[in-house]
Amino acid sequence: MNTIRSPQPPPSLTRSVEDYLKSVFHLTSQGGFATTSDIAEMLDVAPPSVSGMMKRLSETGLIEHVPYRGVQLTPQGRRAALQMIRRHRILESYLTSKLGYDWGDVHVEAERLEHAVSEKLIERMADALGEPRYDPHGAPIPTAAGEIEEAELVPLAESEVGSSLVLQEVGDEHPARLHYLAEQGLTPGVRLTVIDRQPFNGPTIVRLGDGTTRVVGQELALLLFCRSSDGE
Amino acid sequence: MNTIRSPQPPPSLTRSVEDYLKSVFHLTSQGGFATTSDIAEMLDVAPPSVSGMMKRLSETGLIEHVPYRGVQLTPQGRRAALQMIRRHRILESYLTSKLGYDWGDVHVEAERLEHAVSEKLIERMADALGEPRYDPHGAPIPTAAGEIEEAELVPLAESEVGSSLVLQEVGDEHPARLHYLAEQGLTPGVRLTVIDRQPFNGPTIVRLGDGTTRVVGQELALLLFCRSSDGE
DNA sequence: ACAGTGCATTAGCCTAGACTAAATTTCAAC
DNA sequence: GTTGAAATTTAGTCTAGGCTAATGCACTGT
Ligand SMILES: [Mn+2]
Ligand SMILES: [Mn+2]
Ligand SMILES: [Mn+2]
Ligand SMILES: [Mn+2]
Repeated sequence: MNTIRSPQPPPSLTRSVEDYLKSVFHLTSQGGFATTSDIAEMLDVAPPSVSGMMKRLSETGLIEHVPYRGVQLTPQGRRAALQMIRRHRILESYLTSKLGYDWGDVHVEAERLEHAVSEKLIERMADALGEPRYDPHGAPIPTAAGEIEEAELVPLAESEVGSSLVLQEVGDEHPARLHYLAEQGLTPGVRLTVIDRQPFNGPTIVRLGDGTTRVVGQELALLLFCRSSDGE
Repeated sequence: MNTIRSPQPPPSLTRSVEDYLKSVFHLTSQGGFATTSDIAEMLDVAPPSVSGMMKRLSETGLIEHVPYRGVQLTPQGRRAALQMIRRHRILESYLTSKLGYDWGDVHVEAERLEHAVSEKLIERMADALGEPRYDPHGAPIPTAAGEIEEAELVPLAESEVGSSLVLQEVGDEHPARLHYLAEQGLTPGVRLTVIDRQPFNGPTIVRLGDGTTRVVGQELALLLFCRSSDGE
């Protein structure tokens, strides 16, 4: 018979699949492959679970798997990943702006909600917020069409002593660290000058826009992604 | 060793379990048992799936199962069910009030979100709304402590001809019906007088507060839950 | 060239939660 | 009381997505 199929109703991805796709996206954002063990660590599952999932995902055409090398997203997988990232970041923005959430608490909430919200709800939230371009941690929000801004950012921990920077984006997964950073005034948009750095993975010392200084240990300085502001 | 266990971290119910508990709650709200086939129909699963789940739920102490008779919620199951119903109804209220959702569309959205939101998010939404007591369909919202208002309502289809009623609550699961009812001005709070009813499951004729009349077919009249307003 | 090591994969098992088909129980009707 | 229909449960199967233990591959160093 070989009946012509009507345009398949989108099979709706599971929560697990959606989180795997996001992980692959993040791990390949600098190009290259995402490895089994990196994905396993990011999602806190055992490596064989990843192998199993990668097999299923490549059968459904969401990723390309090169055995023993790693995986990359197909265009279809990338679209799905960017959609999830848009959901996540719009949710974080909405919770922060409209429901008084602390920026340290939104990530964990968004991590669950992103799998349950409809496209329609996300667009209503985006609309209520005025189509925000960045989430509360400074990460760019993909458009509904699946475009995302790519910036070259350097972690403060790896910045050049003497450079003038703008803090652009902060790693969003650690509530306690975020809480502390906010107290220190280290939030996206702040200007800073790198005064010094201690050796042996020591702290970075910065001067803020208001003239005060901060001593930032390496662990935190690795979470602070900056762009150069020399030309400004 | 027999170590003393600290107060078990709540095992966090699955989406399925949460929906089964809600079904049992609704089916037993008039007392008695929820039957396997009623639950199966309400959740659109096969009866053996229900039997299987009922077994698991009675093992975890959420329901009491009398074989071949049906099930009832334990106090623990009832608490969990009421918590889900609170979440569902707060979500419906929030989507309607704050994000411009049509009252016909909120149910399906809430049906998914109720399993993903945290207690904290629900309470923030409730707070933003001013602790609403009824959802957009007129259903009472349980308190955070697990209290729910119980009213004796009669479906318009079974009301007495000649009586004066207030439309209190409308079945919330059918977007198209809800859309139509809103057009007809048949929304919670409206006063109506039952003028007549045609025989053989025919329509009920009502006069609204503004003097206009409506002819309501039985299928819809079964969704309109009213309380008497004779004394007012 | 080859041994060793570390990562990746396979093999095999488990649970939740669906399903269908078969067996069992209940209950109403005779 | 027996019988038959309807509801319920059991038996057996399936998929998704985890896990551990065992095996296989690839690169590094000699
Ligand atoms: Mn986040
Ligand atoms: Mn997630
Ligand atoms: Mn509802
Ligand atoms: Mn639900």
